[in-house]
Amino acid sequence: MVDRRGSGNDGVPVPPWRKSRKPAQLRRQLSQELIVSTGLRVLDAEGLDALSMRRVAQELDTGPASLYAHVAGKDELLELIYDRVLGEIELPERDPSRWKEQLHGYATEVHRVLRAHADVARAALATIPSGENSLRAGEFVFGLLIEAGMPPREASLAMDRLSLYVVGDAYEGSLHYARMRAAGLDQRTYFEAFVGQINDYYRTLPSHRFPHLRDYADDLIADDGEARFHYGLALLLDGIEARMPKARAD
Amino acid sequence: MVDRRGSGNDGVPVPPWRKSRKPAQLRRQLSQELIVSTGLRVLDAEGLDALSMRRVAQELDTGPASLYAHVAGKDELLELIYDRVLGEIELPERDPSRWKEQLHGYATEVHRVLRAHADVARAALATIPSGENSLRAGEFVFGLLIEAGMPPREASLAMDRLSLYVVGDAYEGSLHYARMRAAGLDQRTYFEAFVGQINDYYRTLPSHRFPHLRDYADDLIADDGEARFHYGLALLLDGIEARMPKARAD
DNA sequence: TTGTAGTAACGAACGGCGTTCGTGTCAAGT
DNA sequence: ACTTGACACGAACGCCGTTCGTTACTACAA
Repeated sequence: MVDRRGSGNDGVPVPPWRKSRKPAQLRRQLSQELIVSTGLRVLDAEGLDALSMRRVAQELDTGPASLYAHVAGKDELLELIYDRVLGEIELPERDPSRWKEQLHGYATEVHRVLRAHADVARAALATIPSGENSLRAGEFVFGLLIEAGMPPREASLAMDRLSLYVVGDAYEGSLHYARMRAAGLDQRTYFEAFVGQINDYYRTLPSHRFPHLRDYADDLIADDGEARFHYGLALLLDGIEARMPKARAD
Repeated sequence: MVDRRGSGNDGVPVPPWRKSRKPAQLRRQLSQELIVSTGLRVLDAEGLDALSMRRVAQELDTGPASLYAHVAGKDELLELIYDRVLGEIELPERDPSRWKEQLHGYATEVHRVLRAHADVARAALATIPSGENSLRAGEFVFGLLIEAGMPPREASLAMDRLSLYVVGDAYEGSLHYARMRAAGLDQRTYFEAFVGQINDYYRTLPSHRFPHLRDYADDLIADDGEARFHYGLALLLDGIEARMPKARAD
């Protein structure tokens, strides 16, 4: 079913001049599926800055215009990639009695997945969940809070803030990652150079104006991204817990 | 007019990673000062997407190449604009006994200023404070936490998370603002269209898979950006308070 | 079998972008 | 008056997202 040229097998042979007129090429069969997964591949391999319509098209041996039949534009492509990445998270069975533990696990998992895929987080900000996997995640968090006894309106606030925090932190991380990549350094070298510079710089601050920043420079750079993320997450979850109606033992 | 740059060398030392120097005079009228304020003007008037080196140069009746004598590149320009915007915040006298109230006021103030200047928030993420005003703000928050009795290492975590939250929220807001602008709508129309669409969409979700999102769609969209910001801020501050060593009355 | 309508693929181009290079220009130092 | 060298700047490089108009193919009607 691939013989696109001579349908009549017993007919005349294909005239050579027709063949040479156009270099016989079979059309590629593009699809949204293919475009999204190619985009994700580029994103993982080279970062968001390298993800362009042209780059994806090139990867598929075609021109950028060909993509627009399957994808509305770069923004939509990013959203599709984001939802696909969210598909990688695994959600446990909801257990409202362990809501805090489960939310902690969920946030950590989303954070992990976002970090694993370079800077897909940028696509997540200001995007209301509308894809299959985003909705699944939303239902998980929201349902958990409600079943744990939180009033719906407050539960939606809590969900919103929690996801802003996770995505925001991942995004910030991805910005650092992009700089690291741009400088051509590996993670360790970049981190040390970066942190070292900050430390040195803060130590040169005039101590009459910035005594605390200066004197505690070491503490300012003591914790890495992972520790910072978990500290902030704990702050938020504790805050939510303090607002959660107490469970009655009856 | 507060001169934050020239005259008094009481200012902060130049961070070593800044590549641009040239403390020089200008032949015609170009200067870093002028470039930064022109950039801010463009940013306010037309948004971050419209802020390009070319656009700023055009505003100054010159070519883009002329800017590079005073500014290392677009990134540095953004950082300089960001620091200038931070100069608009007013800080009270520190009073550790009212640390929570003062932090709340500070965060609200920064948020307000960031929102007032369209999307300068994007420049703030992943930028370690190195400008005059960023440092002033950092010293305020950090000093407040330390004077209130928090251990330095934890205080730096808290400061970091707090500023990530404020900037992250402002950034998300600016993304919405950019879309609104792109769609050519005013704030009210955009908001209603946006919110209405979400509500409608969530109501069409299959209730056996997304019961909570579907049934409480109204609650999901009930609060606006301001309310969401303050809810999250309260969560963080409560979390910090729970970790603050109790003041001893002795 | 032939004709035809629809659509995916795509080459080319438009109007942007950040940045660099080489050259012009002119104020200040000698 | 001459030299110097920092600044200004036109031009260009190599990207970008997106659109236009044309081809090449498929599916289906006659």
